Amino acid sequence: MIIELDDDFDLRKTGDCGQAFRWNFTDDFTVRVRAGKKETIIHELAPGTVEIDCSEEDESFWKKYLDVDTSYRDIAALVDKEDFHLSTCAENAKGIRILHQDLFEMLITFIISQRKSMPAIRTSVERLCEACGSTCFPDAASIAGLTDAELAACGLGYRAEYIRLVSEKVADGSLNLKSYESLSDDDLKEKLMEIRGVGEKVASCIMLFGYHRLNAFPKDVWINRELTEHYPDGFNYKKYEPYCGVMQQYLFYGATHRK
DNA sequence: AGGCAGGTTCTTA
DNA sequence: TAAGAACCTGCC
Repeated sequence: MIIELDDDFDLRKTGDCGQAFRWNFTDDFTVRVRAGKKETIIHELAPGTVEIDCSEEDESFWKKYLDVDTSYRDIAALVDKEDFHLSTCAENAKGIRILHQDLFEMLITFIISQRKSMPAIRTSVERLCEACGSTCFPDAASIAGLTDAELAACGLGYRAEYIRLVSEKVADGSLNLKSYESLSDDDLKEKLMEIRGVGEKVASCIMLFGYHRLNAFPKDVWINRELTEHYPDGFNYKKYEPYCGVMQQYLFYGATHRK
C-alpha cells in the first residue's frame, strides 16, 4: 500500500522521538516496525509518501497507526511565533506524528521505561518478546505465564513485579484497558495511576501514545529541564489545548537532538 | 569502575 | 502535602 499524505511526515523523526521502541531503521527512509501483533516494513518514498508492505485487510490498521487523519501541519501552525524556542523546536521536529499504538504494549513498555535509558528500554522489551517466544509483543497471559526467573532475565529489575501484577489483571479481565477509552482525560489518568508502577509520567505516556490523547503532556527529565530553562514563568498549556502533547513532542525532540 | 538513567513508591514530618 | 530515600540493572 502506498499512502500519500497531504501533510508533514518524517519517518526518522517519528521513530526517533521516544514513542516507539520497536522501530528498527536500516537507513533514514526504511524501517522495520513491530506494533502489537503486527509487523511491517515502512519505506519513505518521498516527503509525505510512504509505502507499507501489508495485506489489504491490514491497511486500515496501519493507517490508524500512523494517524493519517490528523493534520500535523495544522497543529504545528498553532505554535506561537513569538515563542522563539518552541518555534525552533517545532521547525526541527517538523514531520513527527503521534502514533496510535497498542494499549497493553504502551502500558508495559512505559512501566519498563522508568529510570532506564533508551537502549536499556529497547533491550528489555526485546527480551520480553523473546521470553514469550515471539517477535510480536506478548499478550498479558503470556507475560503472566512466565516464571519469576524468566521475567527477571528480561532485565526488568524491580519493575518485574509491577509487570507481573498488571499482566495478571489484564489476563483475568479485572483490568480492561479498552473500557477506559470512554473516560475523560482526567478520569483516564486517575484510573491509570491506580496501577502499581504507573505514576504521573508513565500514565501520560500511555495516554498520549496509546489512547491518543493529544493533550497529554508527559514530563520527563528532558521536558522538566526545558520547562525550567525556557519557561520559568510557566508553559502556556491553555493556548495549545487540545494538542499540548504534540508540543511536548516538539520540545522533547528539540531537547534530545540539540547539537 | 562507578555513576546515572525518559520514575514510582514508601517513609517521615 | 512535601521532601528524601530506596529501588534493579544495563549502559556509557
